[in-house]
Amino acid sequence: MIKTNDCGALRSKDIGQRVRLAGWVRFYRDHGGVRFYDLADSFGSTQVVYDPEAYQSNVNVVGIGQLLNNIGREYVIAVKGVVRERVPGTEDDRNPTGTVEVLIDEIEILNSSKVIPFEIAEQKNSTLPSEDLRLKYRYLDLRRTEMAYNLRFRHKVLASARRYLDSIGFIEVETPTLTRSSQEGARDFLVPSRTMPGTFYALPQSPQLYKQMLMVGGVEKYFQLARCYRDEDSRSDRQPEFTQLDLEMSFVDVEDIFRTIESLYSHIWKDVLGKELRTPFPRITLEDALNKYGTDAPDIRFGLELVDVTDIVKCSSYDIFQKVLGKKGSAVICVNLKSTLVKEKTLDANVGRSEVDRLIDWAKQQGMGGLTWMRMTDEGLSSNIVKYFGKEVLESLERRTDATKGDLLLFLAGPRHLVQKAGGHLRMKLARENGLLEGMDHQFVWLVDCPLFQADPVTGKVASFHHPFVRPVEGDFDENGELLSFKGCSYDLVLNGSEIGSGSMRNHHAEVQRKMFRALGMSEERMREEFDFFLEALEFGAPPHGGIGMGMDRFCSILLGCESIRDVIAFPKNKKFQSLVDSSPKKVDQAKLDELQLMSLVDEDEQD
RNA sequence: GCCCUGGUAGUGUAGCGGCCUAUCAUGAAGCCCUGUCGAGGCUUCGACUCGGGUCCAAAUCCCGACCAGGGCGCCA
Repeated sequence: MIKTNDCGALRSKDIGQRVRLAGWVRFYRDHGGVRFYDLADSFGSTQVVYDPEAYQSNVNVVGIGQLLNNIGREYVIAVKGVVRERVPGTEDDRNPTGTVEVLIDEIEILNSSKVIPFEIAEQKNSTLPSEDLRLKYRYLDLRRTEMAYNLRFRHKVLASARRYLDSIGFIEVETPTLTRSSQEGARDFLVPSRTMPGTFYALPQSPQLYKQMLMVGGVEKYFQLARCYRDEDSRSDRQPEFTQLDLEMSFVDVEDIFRTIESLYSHIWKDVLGKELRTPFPRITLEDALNKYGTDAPDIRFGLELVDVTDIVKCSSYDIFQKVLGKKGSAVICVNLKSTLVKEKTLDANVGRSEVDRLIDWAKQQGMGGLTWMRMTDEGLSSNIVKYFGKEVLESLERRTDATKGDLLLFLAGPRHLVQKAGGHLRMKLARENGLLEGMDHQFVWLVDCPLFQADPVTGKVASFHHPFVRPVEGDFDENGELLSFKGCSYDLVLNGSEIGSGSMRNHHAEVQRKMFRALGMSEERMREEFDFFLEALEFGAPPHGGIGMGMDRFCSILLGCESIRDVIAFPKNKKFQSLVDSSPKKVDQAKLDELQLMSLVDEDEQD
């Protein structure tokens, strides 16, 4: 090793030792005579000193000084020297190595560095450069303390998961990344085949069918840190390629899977955060989640629950509500922003109007017609529109929403699913703006009791709620019955309002699986074409099985409080799915296309 | 496909019709400095994304492109 210690390692107990350190020159301070260098690696930084008056006669003082004259920030150097105590009063208590320093008596410049395009070192008032610059020079971005920490954190989470799953008998099995395309699900990334021109592999959206076939193969307890690929537009928590902790078990029921997962996260909690995690996780039905939180991924750490007041306000003469409620499937929901939750108290109905106006603008941006409000006062509910509401209606509202003095009631009206969705966003917005999430512990919740099918809102066609492999709650279903009424044995794992996992018990009877496909409107021909191999696998004694896939990028970014999952991925892609560090995707030589017998339809002039 | 926000020295920003030959910080280059730690001091360098338009006058207003981010749709 070029170094005897890491740059974050030395302490007072090491004083007198002769050490060799290597790292990057992060800062240096030249006082004309004595010079200080902060030598950093991802473990920390140590002050190394050039102090001409302190050297013994056998040290090449001039030579070291000349080498040091040539180094700049982020030069890679190795130094040898003796660890010594700092001059009393000059210790740096912000740095764990701050009581000591190394007096350089030998130095080697291992590499130079160009002038860096942005600040790597944490500095007061320094803000991050634009995302694309960070991504272009990702290797420099990764040198930053925060990113280095994130990568290590992620490693610890994954290592902990691996250790635990191994300890309870799971085995890690890799499945192919060159797979078959299927019409279901997200858009595929396609890979042309050279040996069979005109045919394509797809990159896996998840190892779903492979892991089920592993169960048929008797693996019984499988897991994998599986890279998944979906060619759908990105979000701050969505990348075209992402990592799932994928897991499947045989001879189990839902409770076994829940226990396994809860136990898994308990171990991760202990290993990585050093804390106990409360289990079992609470469960909430999809219906409750939508009604109370307006989303299938509820953040249940705070109240501000949505209250359905459709039946009450029906009896008002408020024109806007009447118009909305005239349409089928409409609803009026209310969020009570309790005065006790608000940081700056505005108990007077006339105060805080600009605040309400801001919320109204926001609601319009969300696609709502607007937002109606009332403030609870000593004289009851008050606002510009209470005159349209009878006394009894107002009193019912007070009771239903539990309104007490100073509370602000916010109403959204429109089609139920839109109102719920907007209400869910409103709830999160109010929580964020009033600091309700600050200092909160993390909270898992299982989302359960989901339907097997759902109707496409546009075409009305029946589609899977999760995917076609979900086992019906009863194990079977009547394909001539009311499809939308059946429940599936599926569940989502939600953490702090983000879906971080989704799984189910699977159909292990081929006949039920066939029925499932038929119910989804799949022809016998296509079933054969796309799933014959899989259906046949189920026919060779498939055991009952189920599992889950959990997004590790999201999980780590939530624990670390990152704005985006890009901050826990070493080389993420930008919003357009470009990798800025290596400029992919790129055009390829015509010869490569010829070999694959492919032709581009893109006009050459339109490409760069 | 759509909506929103932004684009000013290498980096982060201020300016938002004339006070702009564009602010401040950081950086880079050079000099000074023997206990700093985002060292300090002095000097120098370096920018209005592009194309139209309005106007006596545009970094600033308008239109359009391009780039980036957030969101909707999409994500079985």
